[in-house]
Parts: sequence; structure tokens; C-alpha cells
Amino acid sequence: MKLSDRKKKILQYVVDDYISTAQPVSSKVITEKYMQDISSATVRSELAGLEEMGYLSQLHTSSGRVPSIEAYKFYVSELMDRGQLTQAELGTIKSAFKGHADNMEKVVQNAVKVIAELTDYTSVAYTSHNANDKIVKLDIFRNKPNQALLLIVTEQTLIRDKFIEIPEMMSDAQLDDASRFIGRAFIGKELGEIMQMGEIIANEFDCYREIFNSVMSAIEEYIVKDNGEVATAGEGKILNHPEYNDSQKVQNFLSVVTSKDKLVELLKDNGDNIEINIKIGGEDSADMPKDCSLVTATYSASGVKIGSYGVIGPLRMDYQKVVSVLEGVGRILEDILNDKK
Amino acid sequence: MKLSDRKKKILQYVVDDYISTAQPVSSKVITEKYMQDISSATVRSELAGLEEMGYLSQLHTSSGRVPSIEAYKFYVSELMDRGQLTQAELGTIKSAFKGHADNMEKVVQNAVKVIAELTDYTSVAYTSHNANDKIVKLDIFRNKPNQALLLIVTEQTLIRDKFIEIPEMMSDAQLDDASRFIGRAFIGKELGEIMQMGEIIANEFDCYREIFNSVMSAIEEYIVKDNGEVATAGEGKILNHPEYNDSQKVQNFLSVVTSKDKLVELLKDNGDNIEINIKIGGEDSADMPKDCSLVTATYSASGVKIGSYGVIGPLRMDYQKVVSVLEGVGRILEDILNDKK
DNA sequence: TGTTAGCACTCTTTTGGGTTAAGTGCTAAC
DNA sequence: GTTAGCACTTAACCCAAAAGAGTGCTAACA
Repeated sequence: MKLSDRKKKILQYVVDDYISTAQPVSSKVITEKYMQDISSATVRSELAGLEEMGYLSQLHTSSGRVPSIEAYKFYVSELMDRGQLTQAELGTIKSAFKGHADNMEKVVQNAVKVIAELTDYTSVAYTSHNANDKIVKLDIFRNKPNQALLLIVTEQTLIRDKFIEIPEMMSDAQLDDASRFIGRAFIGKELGEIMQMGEIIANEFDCYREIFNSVMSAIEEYIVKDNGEVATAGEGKILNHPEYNDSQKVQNFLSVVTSKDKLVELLKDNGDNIEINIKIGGEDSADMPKDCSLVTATYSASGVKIGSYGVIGPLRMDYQKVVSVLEGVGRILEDILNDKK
Repeated sequence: MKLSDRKKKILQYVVDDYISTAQPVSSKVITEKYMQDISSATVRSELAGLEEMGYLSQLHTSSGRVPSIEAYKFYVSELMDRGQLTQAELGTIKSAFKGHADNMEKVVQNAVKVIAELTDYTSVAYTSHNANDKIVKLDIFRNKPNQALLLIVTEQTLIRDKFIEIPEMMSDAQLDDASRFIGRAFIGKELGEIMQMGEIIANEFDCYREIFNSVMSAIEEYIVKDNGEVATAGEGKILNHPEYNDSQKVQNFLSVVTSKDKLVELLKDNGDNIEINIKIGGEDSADMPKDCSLVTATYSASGVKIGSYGVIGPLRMDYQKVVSVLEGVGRILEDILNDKK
């Protein structure tokens, strides 16, 4: 069933108005605020049609209309005007990143901070542990008689440190030797590659088998179990929005937003090649809090996607603003990341 | 003014009852639940006395009494019974730490998780960047023509990575040389020590002055600016407590609990040598959320205090339970930390 | 045939008063 | 010093009435 142009216009007005006022929208406000040229009775019959089609609903017979999840989806994909950042907002974004590009983690933290500030929603980001990441440096050195610190630095400048057990009778020189030996074999290789060739080359390391196994399991743990880092900002912003005056809802929301594991689940498979990915309503994904929207963008370095960032908030989200802020941050992020590489 | 024994008893009952029920306490419930041998009229006159002294207050003339901040302080220091952990709780604590001692960060994360779970309050922890921490390893290696990654590992197994600028015309061999040179001078020294001797030895490094300065400023930044790590768990637990049904209060609370900087401010100077430190009501400290209590314990390794952990929540907190959980976690933490060293 | 004015209908929100319940402070007696 | 008794205060509850918001329907109109 196709929507007439007028129905589309009206639907857009309803969603716009509901997003900005959080109040059910009546035929009266549409004629008064947006369409002075037609009567409220006409709008009423159009609204009834839109309700029939599943785009709107009423809380009770004498309330205005509220958009359905389908309405938001349609709004975002076809109706919404693209927003423009003001000069001031652009300035805020730029200055948020000034002088903090020495450390990937900080860049991401600044990103979520400024996004939360500008949009007034909770902002989240995810950086993946990529199997394509290459090892740049590997070092093992003794900490106490039977323990050593394993240090792996990768190209994406992710650093992994982990204590591993070592045989107590091994001399420092032997440990050094083992470290160099394993380093020579692993440096320059991708993490995923190493995982695969594990069994094949294991026998080459026969004399240092124990250490070799520890290194392998550290790499495996890094890629498989501990699969990414997250950053968040503005967790409390959710309370600014009236749909979250129910403490149970807030708690649900916080339990996702403050749990690294849940956030990773939520963010890791997001929008492979699309710039902006919008997930509305949590019904399809078990990890998503109920009645939430997630708007994310991905960021890449050297053409490889390394993570995503965005906002999570109520269905009634100011998508227009959020999208423009994410795009703005994306442009600046790109500059920083490409400058670094 | 001294409190009679009976007044103390009554005050204790009022606080106990208020902590467990969250309802203003009347003279009737005291005689019925706690003191069947005297009449409510007697209790009423005692309550009036306690109110006079500033330990109790009423919301309105016909409500029961609520403890004041002073009452909580007095309760904690003199009235409260010491709690005992159940066998089940002890078991929960122990199993929370099983098999995760390979990484300091994870130990702390497990600590806050189990504390939040057992107490039902938000749990926070702080690990300081200690000026007494000794450098164990220092490494600099090139990343791109004019940038290198500086890697510093300290005894407390804190690792600091930072990109530093290097002269583009410097050869790899020269860089290696500089790295070894600086390493020899710094390894085994305390961070604070290095900061102090900075100017004195600067001229020794004349040929590598630029790199030397970068290393020094990285160390300085680490100790001075970025002074510690925090971990939190159960941020949403605050919503389980009826005094936080006001969204403004929740937001205030979350703005502290989710901000690393504010948490560091709050936790860094806590209770130098005391095992359990209780801060009630935020009026003395600007960083403390209003009407909150903070109960913390410190943890040490090799006799040096390296951080603190605890819970933050409403004034009406179950101090007894919180203290016993913190003590329980402390004992197990100690075992782990000493086993590691 | 689409649009509109008018109106009855539904449901929520607000208002107000009257009752109930909780708890206190005071007084007089023990 | 303790207690029973009672007047007083305040919040909480209930219920009914009124007001308000918004709709759907119908009949008239262009």
C-alpha cells in the first residue's frame, strides 16, 4: 500500500512534533503548526488512515497519535530532513580532539564525550580486536621466578599484557632466547594467521613448548574471548527523556550500557559498510534494551573497519541531530586516523 | 552533652529500623519491635530529646523520626553491631576471584562486581599511579618515520604506552641506542625519583635530548595528570533504593559515578592507614554527590597502599553489611596480592 | 468526491471536600 | 521518672464532579 504525498507529509509532521515535544500529536496542532490550509477534520481522517496502516497509534480514544516503530523506520529512511551542524557545534567537535591524538583510546573517549554532549544522549563506542591486526613487537620478560609478563604490540597500536607461567628452572638467558625466537616467528604476521598456523609450527618450538603455548593462548584469548574495547559517555543522559521516568526501564538501560560484554554484543556486528546504521526498537536483537534506538557509524583505519561509535537512546530520538553529529565526528575522526597512519 | 544509655539504645533502634524499612520510625514501632518493657510515651519523650540534640528529625509534625547525618556518623562509630558474612557470601566472594589473577585490572574488576552483587549498592575502586613505583622495563620503537611508541612497564605491572615524536632523520640504530641508554638510566628507579632528578641528569642525555624530554613528560603526565585507574560496577543499583526516585538525584549520582576524573578526586585521598573509611554526607567534599555515603577500604601490595575500593550509595545505607563485605573481600584480596608478589 | 463544520462520545486530568490513619506533644495522675 | 489519655496536625486516601482534550461520525457543501 502506497502512501499519498499528503499522508507522508502528515506522518513527517507527527514524528517531528512528537520528537520535539514528547506529547501525542493531535489533528489540531498539525493544522495550527504545520498545515494552516486544511481543516483538522481532514487531518483526522488522514491520521485514521495512517493508524490503519500501522504507522500511528493512540494511547486511548481521546489522545493524540504517537508514531509506531514502523513510523520511525520510515521516517528515518524516507521522510527526515538531513540536518546541518551549526558552526558552533562543529567547533565543539574540533576542539574536543585538539591535542589528544597520541593515544587511540583517548581519541575514542573524546569522541563519545563530545557526542554525548552535543546530542544529549548516551554515547557508546566499540573498538574491535581484529584478527587482521599484525604483530609489531613481542616481548617476554621475567617478573618473578615462575612468572613472566608477555607483551604484544600490534599495528593498530593495541597492547596486550598478560602474566604467563614459566618453568622456574629456566634461566634468564633461555627466556630471552625463547622470546626472540617466538618474536622472530610472529612479528609481521596477522593474529588470525598465527592462530591458524598454530598446530603446524608448534613442533618448531619444541624446546620452548610451554611458553609457546602460553603465547598462543594469550593471543586466542585476546581475539576470541575478549573481543574488543568499549567506551561510553553520558550514561545519565537517558534520565533527561520523559519516557525513562520509570526506574525499571532506567535500570534495564543501564545494565546494558554499563556492561562491557553486553555492549560488545550489541556493537560488534554493526553495519559493515554503511556509514550510518540505525537500529530501531529492540525486538530483533536480544542484546538491545527494549524500546531503544541505536544509531551508529563505523570508523576505519587504512581501509579496515576497526570499530563503531554512536548513540543509544529512546525510540523518540532526534535522529536528525544525531545523524548530523555522527557524520561531523566521523569526518574529523577520519582526518585524525589517516594522519596517524 | 552526653547521651544516656537508653537514648543510645533508642537511637540505635531508630537507625537500624530506618535502614531496613526506609520508613520514618515512630515511638510505637520501637516499643513493639524493640522495647516491650517501656511505654511509647516514654520513648516519645526520649525521641524529642534526641531530636533536640540534632540526631533525629521529622518530615512533618505527624511523621515518625528519621536519622540525621550526625546520627549516622554516631551510629557507625559507636552503635552499630559488627556483621558477619554468611558462609554463602564468603563462597561467592571466593569464587569471584577464581582463576582471574593473571591481570591486576581483572582482579579489581572482579572485586567491584562481587561487592555490588552482595551489597546491592554501586561499587567503585581506584588504583593509584604511585610515584614510588619502580620502572622495570623501558622501550622505544619506531612506528612511523617521525613517531615512536614509548613503552614503560613498572613493578606494579602498570603499563604506559604513548606515542612520542622523534626526529625523522634519526636512524633506527640511533633510536635503539637512545632507548637502551635511557633504559639503563631509568630502570630500577622510582618514577618520583626520576621526576626529581630530571634536570640534573638532563645534560647527560644531550645527544638524545628530544627523546629524553618526551620520556620525561610521559612519566610526568602519568603521575601528575592521569593519576589513577578506576573501576565501577552496579551503577544502576542506586535505583533500587527509594530515596533515589527523583531523576535529578540519580543524574547527579551517575554524573559522579561515571566520570573517571570525579571518581579519582573522590577516592584518591581516602583513609591512609585505616582499614575501613566511612564518609557520610557530601557536605565536606565538593566531589561527593549530595546526601551520599562512601565506604571504602584500602588495598596494598608489599606494604604500599596502591588503591581503595568500596561502595557509594544513599545515607540510609546498610553499613553493617557493607563493612562486612568489604572486610571479606579485603582478606581475599590480600591473599591474592601477596601470592602474586 | 474530497473537504469541512458541528456535535456527541470517550477517556484522562484536575479539583475539592470529607474521611481515615498515623503520630506527635502535652497534661495530669501515678 | 513513667504512663494513660487526649487534642492536634498532617498526610494519605477516596470518590464524585467538573473540565479538558481529542476523536469519529454525520450531514452539508464545493
